[in-house]
Amino acid sequence: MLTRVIQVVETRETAAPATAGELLELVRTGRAATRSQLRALTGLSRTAVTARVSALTNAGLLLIGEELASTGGRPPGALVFNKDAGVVLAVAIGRSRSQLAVLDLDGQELAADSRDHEVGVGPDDLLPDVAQRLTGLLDAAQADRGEPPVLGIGLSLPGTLDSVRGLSIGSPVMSGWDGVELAPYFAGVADAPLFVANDADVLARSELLGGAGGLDDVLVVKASTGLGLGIIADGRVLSGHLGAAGEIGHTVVDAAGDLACRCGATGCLETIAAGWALVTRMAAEGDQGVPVEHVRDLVALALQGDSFARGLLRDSGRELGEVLAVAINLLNPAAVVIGGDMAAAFEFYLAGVRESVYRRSAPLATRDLQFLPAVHGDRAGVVGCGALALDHVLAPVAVDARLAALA
Amino acid sequence: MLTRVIQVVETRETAAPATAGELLELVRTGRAATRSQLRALTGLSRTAVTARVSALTNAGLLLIGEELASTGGRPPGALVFNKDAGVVLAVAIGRSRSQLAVLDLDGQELAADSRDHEVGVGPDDLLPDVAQRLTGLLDAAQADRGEPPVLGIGLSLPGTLDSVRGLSIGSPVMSGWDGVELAPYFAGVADAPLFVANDADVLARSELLGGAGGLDDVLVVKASTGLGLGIIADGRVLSGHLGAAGEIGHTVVDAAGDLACRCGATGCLETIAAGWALVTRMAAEGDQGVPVEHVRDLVALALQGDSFARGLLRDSGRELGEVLAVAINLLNPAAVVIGGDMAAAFEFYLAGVRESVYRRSAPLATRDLQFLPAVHGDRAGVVGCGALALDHVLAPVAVDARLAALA
DNA sequence: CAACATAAGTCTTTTTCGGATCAAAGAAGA
DNA sequence: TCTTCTTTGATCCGAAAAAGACTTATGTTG
Repeated sequence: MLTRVIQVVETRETAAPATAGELLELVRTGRAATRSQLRALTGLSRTAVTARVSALTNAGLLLIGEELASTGGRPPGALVFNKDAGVVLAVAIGRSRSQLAVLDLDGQELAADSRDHEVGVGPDDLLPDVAQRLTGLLDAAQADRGEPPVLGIGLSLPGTLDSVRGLSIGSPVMSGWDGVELAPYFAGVADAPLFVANDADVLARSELLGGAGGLDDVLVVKASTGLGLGIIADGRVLSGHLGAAGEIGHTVVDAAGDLACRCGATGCLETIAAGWALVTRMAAEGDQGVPVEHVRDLVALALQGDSFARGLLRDSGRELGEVLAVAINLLNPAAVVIGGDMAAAFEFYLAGVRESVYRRSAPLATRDLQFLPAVHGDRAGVVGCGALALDHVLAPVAVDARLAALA
Repeated sequence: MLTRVIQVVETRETAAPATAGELLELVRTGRAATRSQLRALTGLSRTAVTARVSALTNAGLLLIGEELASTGGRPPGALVFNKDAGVVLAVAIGRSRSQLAVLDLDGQELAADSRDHEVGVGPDDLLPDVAQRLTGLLDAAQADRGEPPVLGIGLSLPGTLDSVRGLSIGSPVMSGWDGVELAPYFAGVADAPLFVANDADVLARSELLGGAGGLDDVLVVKASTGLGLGIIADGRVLSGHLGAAGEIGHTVVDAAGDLACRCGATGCLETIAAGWALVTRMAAEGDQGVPVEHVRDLVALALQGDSFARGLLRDSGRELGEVLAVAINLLNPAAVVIGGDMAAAFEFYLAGVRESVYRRSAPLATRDLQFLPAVHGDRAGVVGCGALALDHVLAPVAVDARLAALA
């Protein structure tokens, strides 16, 4: 008799044969580049693989590229994902800026646009304009590439969103947006599904395409005007019961005393660590000669050597680290990624974060823990929105549905 | 043109046809009780459903029960999961106690055994005895039910475990256990796979079978001699990068000052909120006439009206709540379940937890938030270990593999 | 009691799959 | 250089599986 530990290294979650959509995913993620590799990975017969690959090539999603190097016999024809089989639209809406982009199916920007708007603008004032700009970008991007269809639209907003109904349900920063259905505004742009997510979640998704690519458990900090956290656990972006997961900015911390927060409460972490709070302190206590209106100004000063600005960033990192340490003990991530405007001064900010995290976290939770800067910088919003849409429209189920509709 | 929000209400994750294992899951979880319901849920043809159901009945996993009430035509034959098609073994090892059980496939105890052991006993001293007791329990349970096969063994330990290799990798409480492969000890008991998990994770799994059954996002607190947390997010138990998720007991908190913790560090949450710390304080400051050696003694005193004990429990809840508040903001659970020995004094403990949580958490994260007592009490360990094994051996993949092996 | 509705077994047709066979294209060795 | 071997990919065919039609069983409803 032998008792064994089951090695849960199944490549597939189910015993059912792999579908065409799953094969596309294997090619798309680089795990397979030839039909034979697909056979080996899925256990499907050559006939079955051929049939599915044909369906995918007929639909234009897969291309047979040039021959690869032989491994001792006839060289295989390369399977390449056709990143031009469609496009997705990305709409990253911030407090004072909206960034738009048209992306190919690899997540590469084909056209992009960014525009500042006044703080507090409502959806009825902003979104028609956004839709119009989006149509313009789309026309420009489609013109010289054979009009690839729009497969999906990804949109991000600060605050808590209901991803099923496609609306904001609690955003202290975007007044007038709560409860407003967003999909109708994009009806004229394209006949494509709209996917919405929180700005921090979207940042996390952009990092899954970037620095934290291979990791399954990651915390992605968005340290900008506000503070947010995107949580990747077991390779999935967590949203929580009401979609409010990652809302660490409004945790009450002792160090904040009874400082008033922009959310209406007092003592929130944001009052001492968020970008808006640092800007306020800088304006009150810093060098009065230099106007600081946005965290980006403060970060620029820090990079130029302003020691007060550097101190503020380090303090902010330290305060965030106090809360982050709990998150690290709780979730045991493989990496913490720092993004948002403050990440431009990564070293200064991280120094503060590290201080608190290593002091407060359990040794095992910080063993192997990496701290990484976000890789997409200013473009993280649109890249993440694109990733959000791509994750949905290129998911095996969606691809299979697409093939079924074609036939 | 119409832009729509995709309603992600897919019953299935894939477009591939449902396998027999998936059908069994639908029956087992009560979502289907007749072949027609399986047809409706899966989209499979009647022939396909019949074939899979036959395979399951032939394997003994499914039974055709008596006829159900007609819905206007011929009454359907009920499909019932055969909970006696096998058994699983549960081994919950604690610091000072090991609980064993034989469970049917519904998670019902058929035989159980609990024995105290000295603190600090090593695996070589404890496990052979455990294996022997387990064999005895198994013989007794199998005798009068036609010798159902052992499908799996679930084992829990305090600390951090490597579930792939099946060993402890960091348990300050169980010295001598780290790095010791556990499966070999059970080779003589049954030819079945061993699944290992942390005691808090196992508690969380037991609650998924109980009070938190329908919920997808739950925090399960284990407040006993030590402090632990099991995290259920999107219906899955999170374990983190190294398996250390939920280790909140050794978060450094200011209120703990530089009190020495049993883990070797200072200032851990456990030093002011764990059962062992309360017992120490009770012994030093409480009524000297009553010997308090274990949290259970302290809880018993609280329930009898001892105000010092009640105060300690409430204080402990308050301290835990400080950290729990961050966890709640972070993960936005639908419910927090309180388990472990202290949960026997649920009301006193919860009062403290509530105080901190409501003071520190963001309003949206605590909207709808329920606090529930763990339902399995003293039996949570073995129930959870059983659930751990059942989750694996009754998973669709495993069932499909079983059917394939049979044929 | 007849008409109808639902369930489930049986049979036939269609689809899909896997293996065999064969052709293509290069590598390895004589 | 030529032959043999290996790998890839296309085609064909038989086996298996699934879907649909038909039939039988057993209730409810009027």
